Amino acid sequence: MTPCATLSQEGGAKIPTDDAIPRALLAWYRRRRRDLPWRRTGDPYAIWVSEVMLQQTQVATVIPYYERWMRLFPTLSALAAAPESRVLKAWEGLGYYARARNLRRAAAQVLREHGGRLPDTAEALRRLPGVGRYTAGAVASIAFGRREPVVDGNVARVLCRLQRLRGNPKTPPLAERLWRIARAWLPPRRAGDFNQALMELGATVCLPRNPLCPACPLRRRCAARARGEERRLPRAPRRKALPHVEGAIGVVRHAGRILIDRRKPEGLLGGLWEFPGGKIEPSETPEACLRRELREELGIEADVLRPLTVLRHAYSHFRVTLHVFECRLRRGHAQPLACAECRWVRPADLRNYAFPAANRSVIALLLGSKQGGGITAPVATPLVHPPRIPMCRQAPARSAAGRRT
DNA sequence: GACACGTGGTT
DNA sequence: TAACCAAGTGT
Repeated sequence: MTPCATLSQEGGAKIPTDDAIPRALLAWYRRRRRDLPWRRTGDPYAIWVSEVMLQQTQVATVIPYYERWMRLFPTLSALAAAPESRVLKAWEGLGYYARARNLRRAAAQVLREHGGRLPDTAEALRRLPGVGRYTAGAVASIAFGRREPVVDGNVARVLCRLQRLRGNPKTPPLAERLWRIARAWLPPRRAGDFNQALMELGATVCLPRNPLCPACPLRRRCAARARGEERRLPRAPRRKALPHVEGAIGVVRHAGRILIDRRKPEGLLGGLWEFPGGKIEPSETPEACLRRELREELGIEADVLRPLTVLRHAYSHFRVTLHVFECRLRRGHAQPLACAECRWVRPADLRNYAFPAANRSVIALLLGSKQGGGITAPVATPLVHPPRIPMCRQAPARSAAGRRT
């Protein structure tokens, strides 16, 4: 309530502790907070789930997943008891699948070590797999009312602008400073609301490229704005271009069924199902690559019949152009030589397995081009008009006659 | 510190 | 189109 600002010395940097900023922010938040599903509950489990889903993922994307998840796994015990396949199916399409595997593992750990109640301190939460510094602070403050700060991408941007901090907020010196500021500004009570207010401001007003300063409750206290630098802060280093690889995958048919395999439990897309295939080696044709992969991974010989489509997909750290072929089993018995499991399934049963986004566009193509059985809206004819599937940009399909030079 | 780890929206 | 960004964590 002191009208004048004070300064605290922390790590050699002066941090203004004027409580006018927290107060203005909380007042703004009370009026402008969005009505989000996880803000309608006090259930620590539900809040934890929302925080994990929100890691590197936007609110609008998370909402439908969160709603469905809470119906499928309403309690921590329900999640701990669920098979991983079901958990991954519920996560399908959200990305960063280690989040789902860790959430389930952590639920089992809470059952074993904490009698089924989520720990109520940031320090204890931090020991759960998938709970880092941010998530521990978020759950501790929002679900348990603990006086713990959070710094996510939003908070970093807001603080860098308010304080006109140059440099990369992801590198330790500046990151530590941001955590100190976030802690110093924490009000005595309502830390959870304050943290959410900071993030809400970053997500709805203090936008990365085009900040809506006239709508900002802190515009008169923003050092970056005072200098007209709000659009240039914070500064992130240039991201290096993603490597590009080419791959071939096959829809292998036999006796009315299609062959799919489950990826190993860790690493990229761990535990998800996919159409078999792999990376094209230098000087190898896509067709030869696919025959080789089917031999090496599954121990089968197959005929590559025709190209189905070509699609491009961007993962977090590389891009891929995927050549998709229709194939037929020639001989051999499929075995999981380089994967966790393989299975011949009816096309209509593909919907029961968790696939990566790039594979889902292939499924849409398969089921959409047959009448009935489609999971989504009808899809254009393959090879003529590649389907416009929002999950995955389509590259021009090659004609059945041959490839372009 | 650097890199692996998905996907979709925005500009 | 391509880069950037998102309520980050684990190794």
